[in-house]
Amino acid sequence: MGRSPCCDKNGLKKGPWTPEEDLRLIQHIQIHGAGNWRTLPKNAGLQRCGKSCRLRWTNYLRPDIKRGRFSFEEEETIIQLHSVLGNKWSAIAARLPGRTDNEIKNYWNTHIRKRLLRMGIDPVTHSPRVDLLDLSSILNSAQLNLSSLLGLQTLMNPELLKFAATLISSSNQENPEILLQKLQENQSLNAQMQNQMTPINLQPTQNQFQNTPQQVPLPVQSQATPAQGNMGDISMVSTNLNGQMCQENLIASSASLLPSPIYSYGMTDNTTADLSESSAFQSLNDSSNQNSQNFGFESVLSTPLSDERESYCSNLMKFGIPDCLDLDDFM
DNA sequence: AAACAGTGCAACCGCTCTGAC
DNA sequence: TGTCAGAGCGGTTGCACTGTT
Repeated sequence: MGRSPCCDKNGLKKGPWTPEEDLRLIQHIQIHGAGNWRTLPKNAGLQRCGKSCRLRWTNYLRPDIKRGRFSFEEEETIIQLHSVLGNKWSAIAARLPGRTDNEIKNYWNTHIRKRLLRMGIDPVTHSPRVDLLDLSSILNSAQLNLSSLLGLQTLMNPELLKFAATLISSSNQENPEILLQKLQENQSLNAQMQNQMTPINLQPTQNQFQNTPQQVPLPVQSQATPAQGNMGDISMVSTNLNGQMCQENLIASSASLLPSPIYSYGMTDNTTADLSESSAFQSLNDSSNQNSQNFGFESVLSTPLSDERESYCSNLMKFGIPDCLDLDDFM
């Protein structure tokens, strides 16, 4: 508190580290171990302050550091953890092996944060920014269908919506650790739900998610999302054809109305392309064609491949209004 | 081809917090 | 209880790279 910084002395070097400095630091730590940073520079023959040495070691030279681009799974994990932990970069980094808090922070500020803002999502609360939504375009694009709306209403589970609302509010107020615990508790439940999801089976086959080694293309944290649990609930209540249509729309709509865990759907554009061609979704598309214009997963998922992650996220976050939703009734 | 603007990232700064002594 | 070192965080800077004009 009020302590002068360790590196305000003159004569200490700043700026980028040279390979020679890196080598000296690495060799010294290999022999003496990390720690005692105040005396380390002198002992290692470095014209650096201890803090600079510590940062250089922890953020760059540590042997377990993973360099290079963040993978899709890593980015997804960061978003989810940030929604729970906030700007606790070290806590997030602790759950991302090989990544440092500084690296994650930089990546968040330069990539994810901007992307969320472009998508109309508040990067702090992870909630859609309603003030940025273009309601008029949404209303104009919606087609009215009262009978379908009735079908949708039968799908709406009040308890489910209540739970979602609770999560949304609690995510902004509760202790992050408690929320994290809740997410973890939901993990097993969600796995069960995914297995039970019929007839619309959202569980992909191995070759549908070629980018990820897991059958379920989500990192562990991704599965532990209440939103996914909700989607599982929603997807299991429908039985009739019309219901199926509304069901997929509802899933997409629910995704867009829920906070951060919705990112956990884990679909790259590669995967979405495969999904749209899969038999399960094909049947849905066929059925929807019988009734009205195509809406649902195909419209939600089929996007250009310019930026795979952004397009995937932005599509999930689009406030798609199902054809079966009669907006006039809400006006 | 050159100038300029935008972007990404490593590194730093200043501060607070925590735990050991 | 006070001091100190280390850790952590938010914000910022400087530079290299890339895209645009």
